[in-house]
Order: sequence, then C-alpha cells, then structure tokens
Amino acid sequence: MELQQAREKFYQTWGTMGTNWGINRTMAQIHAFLLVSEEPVTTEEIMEELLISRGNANINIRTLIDWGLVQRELKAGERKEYFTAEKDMWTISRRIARERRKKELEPALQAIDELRSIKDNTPEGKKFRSRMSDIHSTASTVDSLLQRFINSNDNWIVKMIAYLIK
Amino acid sequence: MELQQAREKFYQTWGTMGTNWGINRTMAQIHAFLLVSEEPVTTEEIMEELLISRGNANINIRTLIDWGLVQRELKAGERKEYFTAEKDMWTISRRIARERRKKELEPALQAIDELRSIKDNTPEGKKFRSRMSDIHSTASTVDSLLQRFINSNDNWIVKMIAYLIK
DNA sequence: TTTTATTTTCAGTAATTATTGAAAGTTCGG
DNA sequence: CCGAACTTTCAATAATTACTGAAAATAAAA
Repeated sequence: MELQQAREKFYQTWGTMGTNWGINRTMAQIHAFLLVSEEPVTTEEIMEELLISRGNANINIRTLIDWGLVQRELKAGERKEYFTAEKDMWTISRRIARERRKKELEPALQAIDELRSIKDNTPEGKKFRSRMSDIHSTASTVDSLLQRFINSNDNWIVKMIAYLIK
Repeated sequence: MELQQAREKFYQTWGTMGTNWGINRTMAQIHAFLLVSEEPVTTEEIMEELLISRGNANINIRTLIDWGLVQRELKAGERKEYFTAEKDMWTISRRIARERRKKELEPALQAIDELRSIKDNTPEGKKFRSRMSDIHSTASTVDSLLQRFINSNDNWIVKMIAYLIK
C-alpha cells in the first residue's frame, strides 16, 4: 500500500470511528489529516486533501479548536491561519471525554435526578422512584470515574492501567 | 409531576442519551419503557405507549433481544409474546459495551493495525508508521480495559471503583 | 386442512443531520 | 479610509438514517 493510500484509509477509518462515537465524519477526518501532518496546514490544504467545501472545513476546524484538539498557529509575515493537532493520544481521549460528558452525560444525569423525586405514593410511584435512584446511582459512579479520567494526568493513567490490567 | 408524565420524560431522556451514544432513539425508548414496567409487556403495549408502528417496534425489540437487554416471555395459554428488560444497571452497561466494542472498536483497531506496516521508507513513511503504532497502542489499551469490564462481574466492578475513586 | 392470531419483512416515505457555496463579515497593510 | 486576503455565516440542498404500514410469512387452534 502506498503512503498516500494509507493516509486516505486512515482518514476513512478515523471518520467512521468518529460517527460511531458521536463525532461527525468531517470533523474526525480533519483531525485525522492533522494527526498525520508533521507541518501546520491551512484551510486550503484541508479542503484539497479531503475534498470538502470551505464552509464545512471552517466549521469543523472551529469545533476541533473548541474541543482543544487543534491549535491555530500564525506564521510571521503571513495572514493565513495554520493548524496543528494535539498528538498525544491520552490527551486527545481526555479532551473528547470532557466534551461528550458535558454535552451528553451531565444533562441526562440531571434529568434522572429530578425524576427521583416525583410526588406519587402509589406502589407504582414508589417503584418508579426506586428505579430512577438505581439508575442515578450507577450513572453517577460512571460520571465520577469519567471526571477523574478527564482531570487526570498520564501518570495516573499508567498507574490505573497497571492496576486494572495486571 | 405526575407519574405518567415522569415516565414520558424518562423515555425521552433515555432516547436522547441513546442517540448520543450510538443507539437509535426508538430502541432506547423501548428499553426505557421496559425498564419502568414491572410486568412483562406486549408489542401492542409498546406501540401504544410510544406511539410507534408495529414494524419499528418489532425490529427494535429484536435488536434489544440480540444485545441481551430484553427477554421474550411466554405466558401459559397465550400466543402473544411478552417482553421484560434486564434491570441491573451494570449488566446493562456490560452488554452495551460488548456490542459496541464488537461493531465499532474492533474493526477500527484492526484497520489501524494494518496501517502500521505499510512499505515506505521515506522519512514521511516512517513517521506515519510511528504515528499509527502510537494510536494502536493507546487504542489497544482501551480495548483491553473494555474487554475486562465486559467480562467482569459486579464484584470486580465494586473493587475497581473502590480503587479508582477512593 | 383451514382459519385465525401473531410476527416479520421491506419498499416507500419522512425526519434528521451534514454539506455546499456564495455573500457578508473581518482584519490588516498601504 | 480603501482594497485585498482571508474567515465566517447560513439558506438551500444533499446524504443519511429511521419509520410506517400493508403484505407476506409463520405458527397454533379449530
């Protein structure tokens, strides 16, 4: 397999993986391209390499920056913006976990929490509350593990893995 | 808030959470309905409660059964099928993790693995391989943690949490 | 075997989500 | 301030994904 072919396969793999895990295909592909680019790249280059429009490139680059996965870089004497990706995989994982937790776990957790306290003292009401408490309890545990991961450093991760894999 | 209102809020919350995490809305809502149903329910009841078609109900119930989240039940002297959900949250989490790993992590891992060994000895080729190895290494670690979780029992989970949260 | 209750399938359609591309906005040098 | 270089926005459209409902298949009862 040729290098360029391999790169394209990687964009595609990363893109598919992204869609499966709640990140849109283009965003993941731009990230993939930046991950295998040694030098900072421009919006133009992203558009050409992935065959996407300027608007699409722009909005997804911005989201990657918001998530902390990509940084803007300016070159002296140039007006164009250049972009580079964070390359450390554990840092990438933590940043993704942080964003998804914030947007997709936190609100659900809060909704379940509220449902724990409906006023209904029939046996069905009691059973419902107890079910919600049960779900809330497990979800909270997952949430705090996730928060610990998000705020951890690589050293913590290594120790955790050593303990868990053993 | 009334009980029925609370149930509906729960269907909606669980459905949204599902879509965010790669499970389709109806599948998650049927699961939610079964989670708060003490008695086994029929396809008819699911259709009425969630206002969905028979085809939609059928295909999603089947997927829930495939995932091991729902069981068929037969009542003596009746031809209709009844359904009940697994209620233990850690078991539910393990089953979901298992299915998603199988369909969405395993293939990506394998693709990355193949990209590690392209034949290209330019500096760019070497850098690409090293990037792929790096990604593969982190992804493998995540994968083995996940597999350990999937095959674990509640006791293991409790111990793990005790260690990690402390 | 025929009738009836029930489940499954799937082509057509609807709903949702992502992308384009051109126009508007911004920023900077002269 | 003006114009060029570049970035951002967003209405229209395309692509993807999910759902409906009626017909076909299945299975039990008569």
